[in-house]
Amino acid sequence: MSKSQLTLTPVETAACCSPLMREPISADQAERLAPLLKALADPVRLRLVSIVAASEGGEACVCDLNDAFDLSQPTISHHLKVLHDVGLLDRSKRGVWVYYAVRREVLTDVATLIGGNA
Amino acid sequence: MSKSQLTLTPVETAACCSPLMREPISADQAERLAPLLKALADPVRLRLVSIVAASEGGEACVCDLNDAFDLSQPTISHHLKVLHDVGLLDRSKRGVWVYYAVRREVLTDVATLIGGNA
DNA sequence: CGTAGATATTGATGGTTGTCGATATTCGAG
DNA sequence: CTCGAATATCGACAACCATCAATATCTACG
Repeated sequence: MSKSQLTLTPVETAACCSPLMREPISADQAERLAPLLKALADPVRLRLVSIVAASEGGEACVCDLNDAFDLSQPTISHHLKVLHDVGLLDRSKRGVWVYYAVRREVLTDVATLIGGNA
Repeated sequence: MSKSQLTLTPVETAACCSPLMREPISADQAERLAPLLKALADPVRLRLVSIVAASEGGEACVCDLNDAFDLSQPTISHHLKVLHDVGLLDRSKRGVWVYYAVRREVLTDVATLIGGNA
């Protein structure tokens, strides 16, 4: 099951609609979900997540990510930090290189909360 | 099917994972998806969407929404406009009152793109 | 018509964010 | 140990955003 902190109860995941559509979410839940959406709500970060998720082995080296964009290296590093800080990306250093991997459960939890399986 | 502009192809919707996780999304697709996520990436707007979606008849009067928050009326009006401009909320005026309704297809499309049915 | 209530718009303000160049850090190679 | 390459951090700046008070707009009702 999910390891994220969005607290999907069994009742919620089994219901017909997403929690968000079934009953008003609490202010607390909104405060917890919003930062994740904020982290995703940027074209560059969306593509970063997508590139990493679609990579062989589910992870990608920062060196490759830098080449995929027409942005400075610090900017990419910044976006990766935002995604990492919010728990969407795992980070692992191997030698001089850093690899990021998408935490799929977090992503699917967000999706389920927003409009899941409806 | 969906009437939103996110262009989910049949291939994508039928696949095992969300498009975002299966292959790198295009810059164009990212630019189209990001504004929707941005609109949702605010605690107040998340609750607004949730309250409206969970209301009887799938719509809610602005007068009720104002009471649900500890914010000024213009602020609520602003958030509703953001959600409406991005196509997440439908707006219908009936007499002096204005009712907003959630466009569920848009919401579920976003969810499917992000991490749908995985 | 004119007034009252519901909603939207405007203008201002403090806070946040995306981006960059410069610099720091970290690590393997020699 | 030193050098070079990979990544992160810092400081700055312009653009954007959430919020409010004040005001405008719209509509039903006398």
